[in-house]
Amino acid sequence: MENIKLKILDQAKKLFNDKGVSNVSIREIAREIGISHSNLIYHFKDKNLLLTHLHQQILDAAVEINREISKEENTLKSVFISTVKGFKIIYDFRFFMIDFNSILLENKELHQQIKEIEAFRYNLYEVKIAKMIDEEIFRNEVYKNEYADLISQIRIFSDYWVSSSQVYEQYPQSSIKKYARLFLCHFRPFLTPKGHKMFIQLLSEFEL
Amino acid sequence: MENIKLKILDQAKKLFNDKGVSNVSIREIAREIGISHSNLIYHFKDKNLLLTHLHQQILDAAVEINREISKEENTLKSVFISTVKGFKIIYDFRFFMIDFNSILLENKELHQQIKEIEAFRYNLYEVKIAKMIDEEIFRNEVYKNEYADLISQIRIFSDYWVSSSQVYEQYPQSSIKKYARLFLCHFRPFLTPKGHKMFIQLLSEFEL
DNA sequence: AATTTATTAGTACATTTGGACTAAATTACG
DNA sequence: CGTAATTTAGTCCAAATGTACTAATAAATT
Repeated sequence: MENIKLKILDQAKKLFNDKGVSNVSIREIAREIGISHSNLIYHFKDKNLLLTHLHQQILDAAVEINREISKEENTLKSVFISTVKGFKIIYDFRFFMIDFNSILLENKELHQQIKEIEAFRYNLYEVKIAKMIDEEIFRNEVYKNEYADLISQIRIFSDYWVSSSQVYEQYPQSSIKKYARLFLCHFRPFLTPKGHKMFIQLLSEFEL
Repeated sequence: MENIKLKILDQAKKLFNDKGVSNVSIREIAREIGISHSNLIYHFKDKNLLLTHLHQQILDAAVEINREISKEENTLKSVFISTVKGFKIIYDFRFFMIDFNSILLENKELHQQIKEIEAFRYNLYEVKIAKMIDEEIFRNEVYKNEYADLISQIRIFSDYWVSSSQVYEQYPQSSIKKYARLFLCHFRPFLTPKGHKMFIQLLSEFEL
């Protein structure tokens, strides 16, 4: 991608993070990087297109994480890695989750895409947990659909921790690790003694 | 409060829920109820004031719930009651949680107030859990601050489940119970056998 | 009844925004 | 070198919004 397009996307991201998507106009983005608004429109015809491209950057980063952890044979550790790295990305693009609903309200294709990604993500956790039950890191379900519930719960946490941190934390940036730990602790009650030992080991390894 | 003010607040709530706070103008609210926009401004000088009043309605409803459950001597049941009733209120005022961050970004006093309420809410859960540990409904902590983590986790869930439901559910209204159940299931791994029996009994009692 | 106060509506204005259109400048390339 | 495509900037327009101001009407008070 040409330099100018990246420059526009970077500035858009910065302004969206600072002021919220709806409070930033095409004109303001253009002004900030010193080009005319018609020029910006030439590259991205509207805000939705900017958002679509920025979302693509998020997806690319997510794919890269999945690629990295596919080499990790320790399943629990792979969850730690993807959490820590994923949470950094979410913070970097926090405007996207903070304005999640209004963005999707105005971009139906993106909304559809998000739903598909969610199904994929659900499946990912399902597989990982099944594997870890097999490895006797996680215990078996004590009631039906217990892990289905867990996955639904952590979906909301991972989607909205960054919004919550903006509201309640004085320095949201420095609380990324705090929320990553809080996320991972969702799994803690389901660990076998063996799994719990690994978990504690990983907590200190990742400095959480 | 006079009829006209309530009418304005009701219409504002409806439009905010439907279109998102930032997509609704003072003029549109006035138009919908057939008064002039200057008239609306006479009653509420800007959108922030509308939001402050609507938030007060939420608080009043929350206080009413707390008053009701204070009579309930079964602690776990009181949690069920406040969850089911509270989730209905959140749905009724869903715009508030969906646009939580942008609302608080533009209303510093409200932001401050929300932080204080959060501290109060944290304390409430702390007390309830301590009581239920005492009643041998909840088990003791197996690691330090385990319940502090739990309370932080459920805070995010209860703040953002309605946002998530708007994104992923076809009929958000009919999924209120689903999310109430999902919320309550956060407590499930921490229940004693006795507590678990009560929990299952309450699930069916509340049709969750 | 007279006067004050509360409520409602109308108008005018400056600003912002997205979008269309044109034209100039730069780059690519045959 | 010259031509076409790409990139950039400037201008104009219509719609929407918040805000201020004025005037009219209704309600309350003395």
